[in-house]
Amino acid sequence: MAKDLLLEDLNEPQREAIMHTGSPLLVLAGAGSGKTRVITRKFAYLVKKKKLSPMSIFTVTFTNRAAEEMKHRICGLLSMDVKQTWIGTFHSQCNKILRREIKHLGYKSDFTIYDDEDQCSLIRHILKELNIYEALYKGIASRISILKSSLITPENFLYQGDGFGFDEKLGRVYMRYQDELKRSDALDFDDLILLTARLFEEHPKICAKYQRSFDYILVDEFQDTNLSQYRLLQLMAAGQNNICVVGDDDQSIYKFRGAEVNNIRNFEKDFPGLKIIKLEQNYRSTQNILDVSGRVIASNPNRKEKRLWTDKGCGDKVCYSMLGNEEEEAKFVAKTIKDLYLKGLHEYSDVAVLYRINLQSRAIEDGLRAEGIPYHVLSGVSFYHRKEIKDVIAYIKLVANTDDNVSFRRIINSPPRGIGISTLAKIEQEAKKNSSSLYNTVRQIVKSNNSVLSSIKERLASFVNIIDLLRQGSYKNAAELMKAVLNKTNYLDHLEEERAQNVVDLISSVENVSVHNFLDRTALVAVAETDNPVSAVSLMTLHSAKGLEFPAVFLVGLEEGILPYFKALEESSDMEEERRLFYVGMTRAKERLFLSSVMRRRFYSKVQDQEPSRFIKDIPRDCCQWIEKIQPVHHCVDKSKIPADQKISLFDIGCRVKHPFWGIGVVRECSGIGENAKVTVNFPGIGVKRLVPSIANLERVNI
DNA sequence: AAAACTCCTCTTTTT
DNA sequence: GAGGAGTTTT
Repeated sequence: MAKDLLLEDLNEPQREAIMHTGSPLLVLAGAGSGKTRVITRKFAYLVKKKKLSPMSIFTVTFTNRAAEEMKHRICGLLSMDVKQTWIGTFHSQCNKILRREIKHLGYKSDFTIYDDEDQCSLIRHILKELNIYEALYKGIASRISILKSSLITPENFLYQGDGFGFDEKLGRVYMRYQDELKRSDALDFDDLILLTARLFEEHPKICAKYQRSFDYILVDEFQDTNLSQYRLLQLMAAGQNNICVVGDDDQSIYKFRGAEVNNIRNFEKDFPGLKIIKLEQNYRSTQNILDVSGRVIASNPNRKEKRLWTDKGCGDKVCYSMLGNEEEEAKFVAKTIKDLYLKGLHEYSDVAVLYRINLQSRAIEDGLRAEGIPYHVLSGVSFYHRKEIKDVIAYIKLVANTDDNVSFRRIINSPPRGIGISTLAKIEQEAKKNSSSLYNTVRQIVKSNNSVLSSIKERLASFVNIIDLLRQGSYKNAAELMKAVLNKTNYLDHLEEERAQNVVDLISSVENVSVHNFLDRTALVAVAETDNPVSAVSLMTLHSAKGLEFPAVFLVGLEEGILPYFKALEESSDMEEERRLFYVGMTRAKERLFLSSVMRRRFYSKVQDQEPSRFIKDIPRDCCQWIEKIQPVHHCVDKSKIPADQKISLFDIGCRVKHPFWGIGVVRECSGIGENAKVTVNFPGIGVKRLVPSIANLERVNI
């Protein structure tokens, strides 16, 4: 009976996808078509029916969130402990392999992992040294990252490049960058994938070992894979070809960081005997939402066509509104959300407001705040990226690996100990001369009798002393090491209270984590947003909305220049991605979808006239409620115009009241005062009632 | 080492 | 128009 449960509540293509084995499989899973369900059930099916060991199924996802969900669901299906399984992100899986095998590539197995910020600071350092305009570091970092994820080595790049101008400089920086990483025994995120692929390529025996130990490979969000990830999958799957990838080319929105949609097309060529299954039944949205989004995405060329359908019915029409400017748009969004809430149609947590760029959240936040609507913004600086947290982590990293020059530079004068740029420059110079790490160089300087001022020598000695002492200790967990760091450095003394509290929080969160696990985790796992308050509207970019769903979705700023973003206007492949972004946004909605654009918007410092997004033209009008307001409409009640007797009435129009019998309703009208006061209340599902508050036991419900 | 000043940039982002 | 970073000033 358990085996039947595995295949229950599935439609035909889903069942087929789960049961297909024996040749490579590509599952084209439309938005909301139950792809996670397919992957998790397939995992369980392989274990229960095909008798594969859970440890022999290599399952890769793109984000930690997805990996955790898979583990959780598979754990439930198989009622087993998933700790030992190979379910994880590309990066964490590769990390796991490399910690065991990287010695074959000439790295130490306790290599350090550099995150973006470390990567950037290393690149800046190199630019400074090579006398290249430093402000370019961000662009250069992303170019290098894309080169790496496309399997182009510095040598290759220098060889194939034109050898002039910017490319030549980029090539030199890239070369130096890889060199410095190696010297620091550090890998960046791209290296984790790249070096695993190289390991398998250069060491066929090791490759064969892993091929043998994995009976099946499952890949989630396949449209987001880059070339190096694709290569890795090819290497791992070679021979057995027991691989199943799940993805949706229409939801590929990460080209800018190297994702290669063509992997879906090439898959057919590279994996002969490929079986393709389309999942087209949508379990998320109403037909109107599917019709609108489906028509918009249909205009993209070269897509694997899917026709999403649902048995949910039409639902509400999609609403498109044109507002005067971004304040009005925000006000419209806030009023509409309030209305949905007051009518009891949605909780605040049902609602998401999505936008193209983070900048847009400002106006929306102001609008929601004015209306007293609780919200949270998903974005930006995660806990681990705060300066004080990264400083403490840098100490731990340096203690774990004294070759880590990036961490050294970060903390050599933090907290301030009078070691300035000129001293650091001397150290850098000396280190280069001896091709030694910065830390070891300092250690030499302290010991030797060279021409360094004794006062400076003292300061350096105290730093060396701290690190060496920390290295000698043994620590049960990361928290102990951190406490020792704070103890020896007095780091907290220089911090404002809030920042100090952050550090204290960090320490208490790692009391049961070993130092090694902690370092892996901080690098590879962005911590989940801590505050997810009671019931609040979610604000986020279209990119971060991918993979989520909400009963009601607002998509704002649908204008030329915003969506599509003005930088994507030239390249047709960029424009296609903007369209997919719009598509991803719309398909997050389950029941209600509100689109809006404005006629004038202030963008950076200037105010611009805006055109509605070209994507709006593709929307079928019959699924849509079209509101083009030329005149700004004042929804809000101007308090000064309300007659005096209404002003003092018990209830404001729109406020929520609770009736002992009919439940919660929305106040439509108020009249009279005191004993004569009357209110008209709409109770959803019951109807409009006229009540006398002094008799009816009405209770005001605060929002 | 903090404060004041100028300059620059200004998608999207997970690992 | 604002926030970040680097530089100069105190």
